[in-house]
Amino acid sequence: MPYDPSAFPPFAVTVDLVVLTVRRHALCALVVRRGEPPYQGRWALPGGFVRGDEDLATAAARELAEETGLQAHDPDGPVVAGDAHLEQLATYGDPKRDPRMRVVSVAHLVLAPDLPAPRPGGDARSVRWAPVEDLLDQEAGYGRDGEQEAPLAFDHARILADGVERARSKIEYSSLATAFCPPEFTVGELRRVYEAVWGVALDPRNFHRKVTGTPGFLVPTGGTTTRQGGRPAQLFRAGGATLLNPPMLRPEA
Amino acid sequence: MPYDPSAFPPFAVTVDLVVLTVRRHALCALVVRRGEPPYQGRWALPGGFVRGDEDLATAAARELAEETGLQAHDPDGPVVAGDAHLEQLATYGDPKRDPRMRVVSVAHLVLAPDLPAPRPGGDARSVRWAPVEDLLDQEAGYGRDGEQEAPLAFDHARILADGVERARSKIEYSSLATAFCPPEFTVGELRRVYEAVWGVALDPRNFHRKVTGTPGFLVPTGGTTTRQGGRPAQLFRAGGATLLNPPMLRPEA
DNA sequence: CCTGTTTATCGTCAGGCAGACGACTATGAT
DNA sequence: ATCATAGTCGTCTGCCTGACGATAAACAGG
Repeated sequence: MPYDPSAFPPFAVTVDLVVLTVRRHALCALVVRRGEPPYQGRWALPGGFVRGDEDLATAAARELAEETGLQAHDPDGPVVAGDAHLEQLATYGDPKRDPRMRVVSVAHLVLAPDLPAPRPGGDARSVRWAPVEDLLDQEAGYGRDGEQEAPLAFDHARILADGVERARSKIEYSSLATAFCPPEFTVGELRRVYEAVWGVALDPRNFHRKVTGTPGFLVPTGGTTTRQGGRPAQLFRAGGATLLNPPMLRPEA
Repeated sequence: MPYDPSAFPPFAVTVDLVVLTVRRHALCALVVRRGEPPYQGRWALPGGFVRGDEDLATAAARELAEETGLQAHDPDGPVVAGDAHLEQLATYGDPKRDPRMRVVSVAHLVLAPDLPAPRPGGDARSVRWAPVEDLLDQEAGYGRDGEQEAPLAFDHARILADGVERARSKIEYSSLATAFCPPEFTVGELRRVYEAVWGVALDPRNFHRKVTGTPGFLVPTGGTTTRQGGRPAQLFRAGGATLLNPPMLRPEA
């Protein structure tokens, strides 16, 4: 098997980002408006080319920083409270997925706390958070500003769906839901993350028992807050545990 | 962001295969001996270049057939008993992972029933099943034929480790363990699959209760067999269920 | 100040599932 | 016949979960 450059076809390699957060009780994804063909004017996932000397995770983190200013963990690096979680999602390489050329895209999944507002990155494309429900609903009607929602560009609806499903299943058996929370958070805020990501209502009492009873999941900071109204709630930080055992199963039905 | 070909670096894209099976109570992976530098003479995962007009999964299935003659499911296609399961694992793109050029490899995971014997593929490289324990053990001593085991070529030890971990966790909450079994199998054979993949001993009685009590996991064929010795055991086929709820948690410790 | 609303937190109870393990069954080997 | 091997059915106990009652601590409005 000679590695003669003429023996294999050249590919372009990109990273695409599924950046998820929870805003106003809804799971939202970051999308950018395309400024040029193909799919001009349509929404797409942020992303870009991998540079010649750059690792895939590095490229994803760079694109993330360029688009949002977010710092991401290196996937194998230390977990820093408040930083975004980044992991590789999957790779999409259908020969026809980009009409112009053969592009293989390594999608990455980012889970971020609610951000003040996405600041457009280096270039002037518009950027916004959109509820994933709207983005994935084919029939979907109209956006908040009355504008018709067209499906995402390229195969990005599929990529987004895969990312959402990964997030939904991963918070079951890991402590990743805390990546959607600010550095300090209450049990109720964490519960609202689960409710938004899964789209279900959870019993506050059973949820409280479960998460506070799982060793290493939450560590109390000692402080309290009333930012959610009602009785003051204890503040917690994410504990060291990454795997929940037993897992936090989502209700069936 | 112009898609001018000079604006991005060209990559070679390959697929690498982590092909796992259970032989003689041990989880084994398919490895091929490299016939040329770099890593000449070392064992490596099977794989090859993705063709210019070929999807990633198609390329993986083609390489699998070339190396082993195995038919694999299309990842989204129907499940056929006895065929191998194929799914995308992860993508590896460290700039230095191949000393010759920039290669991005999309690794795939294949779970196959025990095969008669690997028949070398189109080319004359030697192919064999090796216990993953031997392949991953850095310290590892000597192979069956007294030959010193060197680490796998490239970053294949890492890829193999990721594939094994995926298989270990995936049989917990899916019915994928049946992919390691022949079309018809007994509860005991399925249990030995779990024991080999997890490297633990399971209680035959509790295991039997669990798997026969999970709806859709196993369907009895009516036949029995004594190929394992002892009392005749009922034969089953894999049922339609793909997700096990509740999951089959592996013992901790 | 009192009352209603909201959110947090603790407790109770019944059902289900899993681990530990006893008992019995049906084959082949000696 | 006896043993060894594997399979299958039960029992019991403890843990976890879902359903839900009750109390606590804040705020808003009269």
